[in-house]
Amino acid sequence: MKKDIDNKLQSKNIKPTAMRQLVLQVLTEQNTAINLHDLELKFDRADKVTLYRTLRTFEENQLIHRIDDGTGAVKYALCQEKCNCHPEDLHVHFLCTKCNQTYCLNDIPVPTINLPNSFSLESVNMVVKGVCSNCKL
Amino acid sequence: MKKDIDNKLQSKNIKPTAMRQLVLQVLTEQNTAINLHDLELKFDRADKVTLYRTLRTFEENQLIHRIDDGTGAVKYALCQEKCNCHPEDLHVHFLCTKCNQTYCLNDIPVPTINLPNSFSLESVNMVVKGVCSNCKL
DNA sequence: AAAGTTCATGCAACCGGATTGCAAACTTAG
DNA sequence: CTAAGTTTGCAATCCGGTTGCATGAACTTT
Ligand SMILES: [Mn+2]
Ligand SMILES: [Mn+2]
Ligand SMILES: [Zn+2]
Ligand SMILES: [Zn+2]
Repeated sequence: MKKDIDNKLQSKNIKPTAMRQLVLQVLTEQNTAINLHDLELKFDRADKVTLYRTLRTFEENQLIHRIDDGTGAVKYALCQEKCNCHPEDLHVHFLCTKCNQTYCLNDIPVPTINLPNSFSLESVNMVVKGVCSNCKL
Repeated sequence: MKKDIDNKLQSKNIKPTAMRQLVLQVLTEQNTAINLHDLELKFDRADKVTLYRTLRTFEENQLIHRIDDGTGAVKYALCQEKCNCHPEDLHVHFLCTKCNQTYCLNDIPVPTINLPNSFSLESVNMVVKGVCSNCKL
């Protein structure tokens, strides 16, 4: 619903322009992460740079998080409600090698690692590759 | 030692050309992963494409493994003796946010993940970011 | 040894994703 | 309304990775 979209933007201190509403709409309907190119395809006529900057704004304001799954193009997905993109909020991502879709495994937290002495931890990127349930059929 | 280099190449079925000897030399002396650009800088006069293809050959023959640490350029490091680049051989990598060096944490295996039902696992990429012991001083 | 085959190298060009510069359009405050 | 700030669109650029092609070295066959 339109109001929800606007509220979400407002709550993250993002001015709800037309473009941003549309992009957030798409991201909300999406259940896998999406990259800039594929986002562009969701619109008949939209400037890639504007989409790029929209995503950047969303990311800066922690509405979405970036996922580098090694496919070459960075993907984005909505953050969870409570997420602050801190190390403890991090979850595992899954890249399907058949359909190339990337899933947020929101309820699988990144396992803790015992780093060697005098290495300190800031964040973790964990991407699991395999075949997703859709492609398993 | 020169002989060791050649033997290593031979053992992986890689013809020991001059270039390959030199590159393997550099990789052996290195204790962090290196990307194509930095490898190029290690030589006064070397063609980037040749280095690129040398790395590719090394990777194909499992002499080295690629590390995508999210810095934009793929890094490479020597494989362990017994490594066959199978899922069970995978280890964690560490990227220092200060010096940008990437370390192979060879004795930290990638933790096992309980994937959702009907997702199958092929491989895992786990990169930990933080500050390395060198930069901690 | 000459000719033929295979593989490695060097150079130029291309590709695709990410990013920047800049001016026009729009929004908001006074 | 006007001025200042923000967002948008278009063109251009950057940068890592990759390919095509011609030359050169090494190895085989006759
Ligand atoms: Mn996610
Ligand atoms: Mn490694
Ligand atoms: Zn799939
Ligand atoms: Zn460091």
